[in-house]
Amino acid sequence: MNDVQLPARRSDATRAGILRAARARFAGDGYQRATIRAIAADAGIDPSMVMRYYGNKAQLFAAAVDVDLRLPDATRIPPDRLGETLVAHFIQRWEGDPTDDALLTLLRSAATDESVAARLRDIFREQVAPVVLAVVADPAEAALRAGLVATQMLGLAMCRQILLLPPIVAATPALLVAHVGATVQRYLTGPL
Amino acid sequence: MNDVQLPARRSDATRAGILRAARARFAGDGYQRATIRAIAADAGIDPSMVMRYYGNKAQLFAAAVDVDLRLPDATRIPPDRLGETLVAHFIQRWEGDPTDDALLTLLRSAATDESVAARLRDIFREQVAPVVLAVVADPAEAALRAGLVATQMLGLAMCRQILLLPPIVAATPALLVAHVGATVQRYLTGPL
DNA sequence: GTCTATAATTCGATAGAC
DNA sequence: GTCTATCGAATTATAGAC
Repeated sequence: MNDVQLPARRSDATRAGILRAARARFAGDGYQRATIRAIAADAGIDPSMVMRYYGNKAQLFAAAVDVDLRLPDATRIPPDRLGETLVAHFIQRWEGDPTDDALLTLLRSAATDESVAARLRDIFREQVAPVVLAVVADPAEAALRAGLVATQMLGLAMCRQILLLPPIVAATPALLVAHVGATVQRYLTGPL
Repeated sequence: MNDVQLPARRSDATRAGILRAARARFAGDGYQRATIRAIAADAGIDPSMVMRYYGNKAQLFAAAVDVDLRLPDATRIPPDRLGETLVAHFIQRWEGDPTDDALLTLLRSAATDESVAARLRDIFREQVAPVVLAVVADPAEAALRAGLVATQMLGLAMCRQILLLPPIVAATPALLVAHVGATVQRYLTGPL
């Protein structure tokens, strides 16, 4: 019995199971259509347990999407390869397990929930903008460049992972990295 | 029964009022959060009237978003100005009255309603792809180019009109036409 | 810790009076 | 043609037994 030192309690397993089910449901159905009942059923427990552990639906969502884009340090990438590197990073990220990528989950729900949209704006400000600021000195200019990059990257995620637009779904990652990467590169280092 | 002979009935005004209210609600709240009750209240009539005129919520939504992008004839635009022309077209379209632009309404609901996403794919296939096919002979190549254009244009719409990303909201239309237009131009006529 | 039971809302849709 | 009244279903959330 090592419950004292490493409290691997049954409650921890339940808690983790709820979170895993919640991530999958929120990713597939969005915030509103995902129900506490369905999440509980997936986790094999009672709906009231979800409330017990996470308080309410909003707090469960917040716990399910703790987003860390894990963006690379831009100063350690050859300046002329920033675009393709970033695009490859994002694609590789969500291509693995789309139901576990918080960015896709947020994107799916942001269109109909203002609080989620606000969260996405925060992530942009705290994680994306700083990376661009590392290679573009002027803050105002960096913000615009980062914003342009966001339009292209979020549009790619929408078309490939959410709208499932046939020609974009069919495209290979390498092809997307080449073409979209060139766009991102220009937004980052091209003329303004 | 006879819509041609008696065009100015009271019912027509009611019907139009419902549709106007529905467009605004669906545009602002998305399909799920927009309620029949709220639409009826906005139109100043009883909720049951909405059902009487449009059958159910899904049919009302379908009637509210009959999308005609009214894209220009690509063959009548100077080939090297296709990008900026298309971007300017879209911005001007939704900048006027965002609550009346069906494309934005569809985009807001597509992330959480598969039927709406399917509708958006149809619009892409029927209205966007043909325009590109007019300037790119090969069908497969045209589909890919059109898809890339879609990633950029829908991403721009998302960031500027739905997510309200600060640097993109603050950007002038002219600036967006210049930078995003250059991207679209490359997707249409650049090397593959 | 886990579940039963249920409260309190909200929504789409229907029936029928006038 | 318009409205009143209401049904039936689904949801979040709570109270409390075991």
